Amino acid sequence: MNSDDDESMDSPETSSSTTNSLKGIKIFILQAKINPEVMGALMDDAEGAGIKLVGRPEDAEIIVTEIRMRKRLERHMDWEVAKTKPLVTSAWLTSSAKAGYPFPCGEFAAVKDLAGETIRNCPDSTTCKGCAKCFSNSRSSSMQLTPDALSPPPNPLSPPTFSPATGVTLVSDSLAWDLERAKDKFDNSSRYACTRLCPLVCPNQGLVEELRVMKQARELEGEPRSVLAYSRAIAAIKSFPHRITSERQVTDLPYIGTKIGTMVADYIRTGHIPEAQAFSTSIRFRALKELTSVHGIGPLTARRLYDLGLRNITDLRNYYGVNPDNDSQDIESLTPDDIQDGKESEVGIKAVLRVYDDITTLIPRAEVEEIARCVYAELCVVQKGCAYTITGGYRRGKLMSNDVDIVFTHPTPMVDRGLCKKLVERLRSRRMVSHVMHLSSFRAPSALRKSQWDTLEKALTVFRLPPETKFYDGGKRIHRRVDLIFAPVEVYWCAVIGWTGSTMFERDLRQWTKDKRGWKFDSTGIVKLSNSEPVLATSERHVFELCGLEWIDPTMRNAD
DNA sequence: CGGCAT
DNA sequence: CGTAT
DNA sequence: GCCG
Repeated sequence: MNSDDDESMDSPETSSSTTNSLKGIKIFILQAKINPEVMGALMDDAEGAGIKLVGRPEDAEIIVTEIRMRKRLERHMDWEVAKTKPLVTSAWLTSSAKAGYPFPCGEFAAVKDLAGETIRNCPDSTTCKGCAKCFSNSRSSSMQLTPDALSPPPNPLSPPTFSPATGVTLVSDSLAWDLERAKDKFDNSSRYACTRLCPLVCPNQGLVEELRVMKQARELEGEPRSVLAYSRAIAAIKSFPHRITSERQVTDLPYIGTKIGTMVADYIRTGHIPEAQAFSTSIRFRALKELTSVHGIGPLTARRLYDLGLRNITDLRNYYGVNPDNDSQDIESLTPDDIQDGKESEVGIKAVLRVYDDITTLIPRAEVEEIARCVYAELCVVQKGCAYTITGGYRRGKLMSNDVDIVFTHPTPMVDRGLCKKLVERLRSRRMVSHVMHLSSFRAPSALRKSQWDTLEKALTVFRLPPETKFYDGGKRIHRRVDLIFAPVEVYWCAVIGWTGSTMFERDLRQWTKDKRGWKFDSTGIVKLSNSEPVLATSERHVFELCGLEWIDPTMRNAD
C-alpha cells in the first residue's frame, strides 16, 4: 500500500481545538440575491457567533454569497479576488453559527467554478481535516423511525430487522477519517469502492472537484465509458486519506492511469487541470450543464436544445412557454397515461420549469427530517405499522440535500400491496404532493410473492410541507423533490442500501456481489445467479455479512 | 480487446 | 433516453 | 479511461 504517506498529513489535531471557533473570523456577505430580511438574519447569526463582518471582499477570510454562476458573481466582485477566497453559501454561515464552529467550506462551495479554490483557501479549521470533528457533534444520528419508537410492540419482525441500533453513528472522531487505524480492515487501493471508506469531503477535494468537471464534460458529450473511468478515479482519490503532494503517492491507487495521472500531476504543480479549466469556462459546457439541471433533460436533449440556440433556463422557459411559479400555485399532476403517451418529457419539463428555482434550492437536514415525519404521519393514516428510513445523501451525512428519499415497508406481506399509490393519493388530497413525476406500478399483479421482482413501488414526486409547519422561505412553501419507495419487508434492507448510495458505492457493491458471491444485487433484492434463489437478509449489517463485506457506515459511502 | 451496476 | 442510488 |  502507500508507503509514502508520512509527509502529507499535516498534524490534523494540533490546530483544531484552538482554531475551531468562529470568533474573529472575518467574513464578507455579498448582498446580491439576498433579500433584506434574510440579510438581517445572517448578520444576526454572524454577530451572535462572534464573526466579524467586513465591508469589502478583499478584507474577508470567507465570502458568503447566494450567487452560483461565475458571470453573475463577476458583476459584483473582482474575479481575481474571488479566486483567493473561499466562497460559501449562506447555509455555511447559518449552520456554522448554530454549531458554534466553522463547517468545512468544501461542502458549501457557492460557485462550482471556484470549488477548488474555496477548499484550498479555507482557514485551517474549515478544511476537511477538521471534518471529523465538525461532523461528530453536529448532526442528528437518528435516521430511522421504527414501529418500536412510535407505537408499542408487538413487532412482527425479528429484532435486528427494525432495531433502532441500525441508526447511523455519524463519523465519530475515532472511526472518522483515520484510515491509519482502519488499514487492517480497509484497503484504500482496493478495486471496489464498497470495501473502502469514502468520506463526504476528502483531503484532496480540490482535485476531486476538477476531476468532476472532466467527468461532467464527458457526460454532457455522451462518453459513458470515460465517465465511468473518471467516476472510479474520483472514488479512489476520495478514499485516499492524505493530501497528495507528489505523483508517486497516487501510482498505487487504482484507476489512475496515464491520462488521469497526468491530470493529477498538473493539479499538484499548478492547482488546476488545464482541460477542466477549459471546460469550466467554455460556453457550451456551461450551457449544457444548465440545461441538464432540469429534471427530464439529459445530455442528448440538452445537446439538441443547444443546437437550437438555447443556452439557459430563461431560454428554456421561453421555448416551452412557461413562466416561473411565483405564487406557489399547484402544478397540474401527470396521469400515468401522460407517461405512457410519451408526453411525459414535455409535460414534465414544463411542470418542473415552473418550480425550477424551488427544486434547485438545497434542503437542510432539519427540513428533510420534517418532510419525512410529515409523510410518515400520512402513511400511518393509510396503513398502520409501517417503518421507514430516510436514505440518499441525507443518510450519507450531507448537510444539504437535493431531494428527499424515503424507503418504506410494512412487516406483513400482502398488506403492503398498492401502498405507495395509496400514500401518494393521500398526500395529493392533502395538497402536499403537487406533482407526480413517476409512479411505478405492479408489473404482474396476479403473481404470487415467490420472487420479489414484481413488488417494488416507487413514486417520484414534487412535495410541499403543509402550511402549518415552520419551514418557509419568505412566507412561501418551497417545492421539494421527494422520492417515495415502497419495499416488501423481505427486501427492505436491500432497498435501504440501494437507495443510500452513493452511485459508485452501489455499482461496486453489485460488481463485488457478482464477482465474489455469484449473486445479483439490486434494490429489489439479492438472487443467486445460478438458480435465481433469493438471498434474504434481516438487517443492513446482515446484507454486508452475506456479501462478505466489512460494515461501512453510510457516511463513509460517499464515493461519488 | 472485452468489460464496465441495475 | 432519462430517472434513481 | 482503465484494467485484467
